[in-house]
Amino acid sequence: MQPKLNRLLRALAREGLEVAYDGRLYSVRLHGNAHSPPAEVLLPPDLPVEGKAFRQLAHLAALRHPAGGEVLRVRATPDFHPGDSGVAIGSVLHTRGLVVPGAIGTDINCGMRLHVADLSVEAFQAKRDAFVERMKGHYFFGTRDVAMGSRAAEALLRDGVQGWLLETLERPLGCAGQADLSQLDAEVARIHLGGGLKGHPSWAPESFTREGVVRDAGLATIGGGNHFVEVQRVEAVEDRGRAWRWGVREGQLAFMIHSGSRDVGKHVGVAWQERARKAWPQGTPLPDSGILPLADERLVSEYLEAEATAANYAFLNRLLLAELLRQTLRELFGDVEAPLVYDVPHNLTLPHEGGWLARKGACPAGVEQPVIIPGSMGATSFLMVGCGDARALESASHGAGRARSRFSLSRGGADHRDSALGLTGVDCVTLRAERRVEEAPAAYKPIRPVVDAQVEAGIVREVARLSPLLTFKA
DNA sequence: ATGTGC
Repeated sequence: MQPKLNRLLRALAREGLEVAYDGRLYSVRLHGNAHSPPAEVLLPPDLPVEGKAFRQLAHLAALRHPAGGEVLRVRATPDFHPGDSGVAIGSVLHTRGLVVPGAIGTDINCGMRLHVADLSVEAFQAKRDAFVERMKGHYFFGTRDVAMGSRAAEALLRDGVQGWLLETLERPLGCAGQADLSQLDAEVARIHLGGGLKGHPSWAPESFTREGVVRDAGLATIGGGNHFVEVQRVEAVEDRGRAWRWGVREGQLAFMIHSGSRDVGKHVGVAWQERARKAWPQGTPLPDSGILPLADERLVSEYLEAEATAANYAFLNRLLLAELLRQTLRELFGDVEAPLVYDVPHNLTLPHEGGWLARKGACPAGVEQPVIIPGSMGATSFLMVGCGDARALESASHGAGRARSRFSLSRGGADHRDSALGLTGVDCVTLRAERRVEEAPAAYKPIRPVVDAQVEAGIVREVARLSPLLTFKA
């Protein structure tokens, strides 16, 4: 056990948390909750963890609904940290007969997308400024008011990327030039779940379901917080065979996209956390953890359909962010290919062993599945492959995890010099100067120990490392 | 997380 962590865990034990360490994993459980499973977490050495995150984890495992259903297991990723719906980010929740809207929250189908291109760093940097100007136009000023047919919008919300493709006869919104729809179609196989779940337009904001043309779809926008679009270099390849099969080679340029379902996810997430509160049985006190499950069979399936609707939107949002980038590359560099490596959600509820698995900021890591773990700004990102570790609930971390809050950096008397924030040498393009500070390297924990711990535990293996060249932040 | 909201 680590001394600092040891002190924290002793303090938690005094306030009623049962804490154990089996030489590999830490586990926590609310005192007197022997009926519920302990929540397990893998922690790298010397990584700061907040007590609040442990408390949230223990409460999640202790969750019950008077009408039935059960929590089968709770596991947290090594980068877990407190979340504001009462569920820690990095929580993986396996349930049967109940689901928890707050275990996903509002950032539904937040996820990662990775492309590679056979273009040298030198060739790219020679046209860096022109590239930045065009991408700023697309990402920061471009696509918000671009119209989308309501048939395409409905097909998207119902069936995801595949449905949208069938209804998209012309070029996708806002994209300069023609998109290669047959290429997009072929790439659907490299999107987790084929880029579509069974959704329904009625769960989307009303502006989407109105007859006629959707003028304000908000697609192809990065979003805030830790979301970004980054140009990278494939720095090192560890697993040559697998990298080759995935089209990844050392020295290539890479494009990594971290974004989600924007306003649609917020719309669904807020509505369903409220609905769970209203559906809580009368006469039973609301749990003070603030974590509210749904147990009614019909409400469960309605929630999952609503979540799927937002998820479908997020899949297309990432696809279009990539498409704008790919088309800008073609404009500047000629006929350069930038094939999709993989697109994977890390904030989604999916079926699992006859129940449900809610990953809140955790990347699926089933056997042979591509796992994309982004570093924070300025840091290395990782392309990994899942090992299907059952004890980890087939899940890996989705980043390094926040070390300091946005507030503590934006105010709180922080040292705002680039050197103190770790921003020296970081090329970050943003319209809001405060983003650079809030998301600066100093705001995050180091990624390497988080990745190493998961490799040692047999959760993932390294395929390639990617180093940042240029980051876009909204 | 949220074309954040104070």
